[in-house]
Amino acid sequence: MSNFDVFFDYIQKLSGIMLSEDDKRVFTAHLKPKKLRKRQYFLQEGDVCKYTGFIVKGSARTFRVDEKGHEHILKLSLEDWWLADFESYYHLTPSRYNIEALEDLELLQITNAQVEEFLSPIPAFVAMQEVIKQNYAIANQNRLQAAISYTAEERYDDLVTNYPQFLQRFPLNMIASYLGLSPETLSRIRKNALKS
Amino acid sequence: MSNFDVFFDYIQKLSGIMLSEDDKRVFTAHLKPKKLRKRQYFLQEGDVCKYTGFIVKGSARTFRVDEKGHEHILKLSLEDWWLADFESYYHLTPSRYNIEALEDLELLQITNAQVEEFLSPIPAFVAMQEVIKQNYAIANQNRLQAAISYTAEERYDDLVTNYPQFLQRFPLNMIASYLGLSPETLSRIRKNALKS
DNA sequence: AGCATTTTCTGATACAGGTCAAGTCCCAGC
DNA sequence: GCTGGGACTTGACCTGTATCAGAAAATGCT
Repeated sequence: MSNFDVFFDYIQKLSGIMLSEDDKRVFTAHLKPKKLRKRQYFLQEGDVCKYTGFIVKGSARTFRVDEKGHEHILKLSLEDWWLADFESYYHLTPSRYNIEALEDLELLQITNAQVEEFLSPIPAFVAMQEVIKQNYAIANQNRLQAAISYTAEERYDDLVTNYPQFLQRFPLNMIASYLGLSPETLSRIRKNALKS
Repeated sequence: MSNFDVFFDYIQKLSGIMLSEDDKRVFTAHLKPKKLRKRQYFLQEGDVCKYTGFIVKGSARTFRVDEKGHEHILKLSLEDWWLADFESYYHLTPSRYNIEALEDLELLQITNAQVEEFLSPIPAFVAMQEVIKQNYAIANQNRLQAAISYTAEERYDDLVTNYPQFLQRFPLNMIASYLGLSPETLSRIRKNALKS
């Protein structure tokens, strides 16, 4: 199955709308396949995030570097997600984040201008965007709630329940940063979890 | 200025699209004015959030009660915001949150079904929804980032900078809960801030 | 005005999680 | 097959924030 077929499947499933051959041709014409090797950057701090990229294969992390030089991972992304700093993408402001490939990445990427011009007439695409924004807002709300009111252990349990794939695909120090913990604390939580 | 005029102003400003007299009639017909006294609930845990309410006047808090009976405020809302648990509203699932009026509230409320049927044909409304979802997702992302990587003091400074109105309108124990802090810690942070 | 309630502040103490340092394991590259 | 570096763990210690208790100040109610 080609990269575009993966995408067509995804959008049809998410929007509940089938794509015509014409629709598919529009996508094929404007979504630009792009490969990134592990450790390459999709976005660097200070740059404007001009593209969103649909992840066909691979994984990435979105992180910020604080004044003390410590990295904080805001987002971990896998197949079937869109890669971007949406604040920078929609507002065209310089991003505070870096987005780095953690495994070799295959993307289909596009600019917001192209989306407006070519993709917005496609109902399935508009519906997909709706669903994505909704889900993203809800997911962030849930993580926020966890961050302000759960203990470190509860947050980890949550991750195990809701995103078990993360443990397969990402090293523990990345998971720790994603949860807002030091790697040492996560290591201890996991040791305790084994006992019970 | 009537409650509807406040709303018309808001939607025209946010969407960048003027409303026709016909559009206005549609809103007037379907947005239901509703008043809540201080301490009344807009939504209770376990119920489905059937309505979104546009806040014309007043304020509210969205909070969760944990197993130990402690309250955690996820959201503080003022004029010109929409009141709802969007997860429950869009998915029609029972909410984990309570929404309570902190001051007497004047709302214009509507169900999702009515939105789909009557408001979705109005371009300004669709554009407004877009902007709101985007802003909400971005705001949550920023708060999330602050929660996992900032100290208590940095989070408070952030609030002072970005939402100074909150300090005028909400008591400090609510602000503390919103920041994920105990009231005592917030009190100490404020005391320290005075010195420097 | 006077009383009750809520909000805010202060001090003492406890604990979750961070930091630093060292050690083990494991895999990638020569 | 060796080796160097990253990933993960463990232990000792430290710090920020929570918790508990009580006092003071502000607010609301009759």
